[in-house]
Amino acid sequence: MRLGRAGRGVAGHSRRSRRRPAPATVAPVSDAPAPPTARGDRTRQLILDTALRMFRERGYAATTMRAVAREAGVAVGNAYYYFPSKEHLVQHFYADLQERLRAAAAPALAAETAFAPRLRAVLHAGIDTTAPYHDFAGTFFKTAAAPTSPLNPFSPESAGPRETAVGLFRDVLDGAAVKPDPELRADLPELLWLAYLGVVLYWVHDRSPGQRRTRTLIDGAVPLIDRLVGLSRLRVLRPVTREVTALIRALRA
Amino acid sequence: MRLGRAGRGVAGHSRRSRRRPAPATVAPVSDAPAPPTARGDRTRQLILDTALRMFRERGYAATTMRAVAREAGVAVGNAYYYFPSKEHLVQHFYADLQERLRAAAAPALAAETAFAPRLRAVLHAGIDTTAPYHDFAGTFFKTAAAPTSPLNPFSPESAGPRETAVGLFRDVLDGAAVKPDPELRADLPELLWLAYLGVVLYWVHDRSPGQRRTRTLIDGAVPLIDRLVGLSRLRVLRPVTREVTALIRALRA
DNA sequence: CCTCTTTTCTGAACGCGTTCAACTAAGCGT
DNA sequence: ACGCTTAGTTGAACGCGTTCAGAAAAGAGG
Repeated sequence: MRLGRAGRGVAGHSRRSRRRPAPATVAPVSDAPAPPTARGDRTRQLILDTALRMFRERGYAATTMRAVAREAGVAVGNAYYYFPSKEHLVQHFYADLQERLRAAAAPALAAETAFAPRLRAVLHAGIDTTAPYHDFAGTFFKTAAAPTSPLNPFSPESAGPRETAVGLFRDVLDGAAVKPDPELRADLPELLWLAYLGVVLYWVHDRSPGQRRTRTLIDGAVPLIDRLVGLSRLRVLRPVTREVTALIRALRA
Repeated sequence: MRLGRAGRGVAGHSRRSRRRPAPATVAPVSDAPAPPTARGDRTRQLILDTALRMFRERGYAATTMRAVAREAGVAVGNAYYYFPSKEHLVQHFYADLQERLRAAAAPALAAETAFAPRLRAVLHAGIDTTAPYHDFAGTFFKTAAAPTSPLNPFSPESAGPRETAVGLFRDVLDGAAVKPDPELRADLPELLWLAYLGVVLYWVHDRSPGQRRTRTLIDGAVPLIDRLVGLSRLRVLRPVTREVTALIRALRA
């Protein structure tokens, strides 16, 4: 019989202290070609690869921690030795996707010079890349929305992917011949990323075949954003623009 | 030993067929004052009241279905006879809150006639009413974000509360001396409700003491919205306004 | 070779939301 | 009274994510 402190099941938030150190990118000094990676690194990678493959093939719900462990040939506790939670495993899946989004958007960004087509290409690339995982996204979106989740786009753990994404929209602007209000200019990449989150929000709930409605949203919203950005220099809109920039600066954590 | 089809645990989406009919609001014809409610109705109410009280007192996570059943003096299966899932129980909590929001906003709506203060009062009332449940909201927000959840604000099950909320913003406009673009006017209540969802989204993630930042957001965003609504009739903005209304009409499911 | 520490790994146990076969209580026609 | 149908109720069982005491493997020092 178990006598220690009772487990907390699904509600657990605290993280345990007995934890493997952050994965070293390089091996310690050693000239023998022998094991290219330490044992732990190999196990960690095995578990991660197995999980990502299963996420792709079976979706979120069917990829249980037990199934991942069984498929990888380890005990379930071993998976938790390397990854604090299932969500952390999903985070790697998410990072993978973002990498592919960047790659998918690259050709269009190299070819186009106007703002609207550049923005449109990136947004459509986002949908193209994630389309195969629409159902997956629906299930996992809920955990990403929780304020305490590491998957939350605003969380510290997501800082890396977030800055990658914001950087993508910075590229969209940098390569474009567009002249927004200079005060707005600095915050615009982040605002475009927020708009992108809005598109994702709509996409996740979009049940139309092939998520056609989301394409409609993008094609309708891009010219609007384009026009608003151009209009931001207009005298009547100046105070509005100024208020917007002042507000988002006050709200940034 | 159990031999039937294995349970599906937390991933369950299908709803069973053996289900109690929708609760009749009135009792069948009967002149005896006898039992004011049928046995089933009393049990249902007992479970619901117990659950709502526990949500208030202990929060979402600590209010387990077993605990609710124990506190109400019934078996856990009995709770599931009346409510398909824990989320459906939460939905009643949510409806309760919305009722209180409406009541909290009423005095200000009766006193004010200008658009901005009316909108501001409703948004602040929303924060005031839900403030005691900020932690609760954080935990339960994640399930509300799932596209398949009945708690999702866009779901058919939420149609009632949603229309109540949109109606509140219709009141805000109806009683105000404001003249937006007539094409925009019809969609404006829904747009204001969307803005309110944005405020809630920010509020849920707002960790500042007393959620002061959310107050800042409201006080900053309301004059902006006010100005934009007033500006929507401006000639330069007409095409933009028209595009906005056309787009949101195309996107409505 | 033997000890001692650190890293890696194991699997039973926990509490959760949910399901379901079986039981009891109530209503109803005869 | 009696069977018969329906409404209401029970609680053990399921699979899930997660935890943890301890076993096994790998190094380190002699």
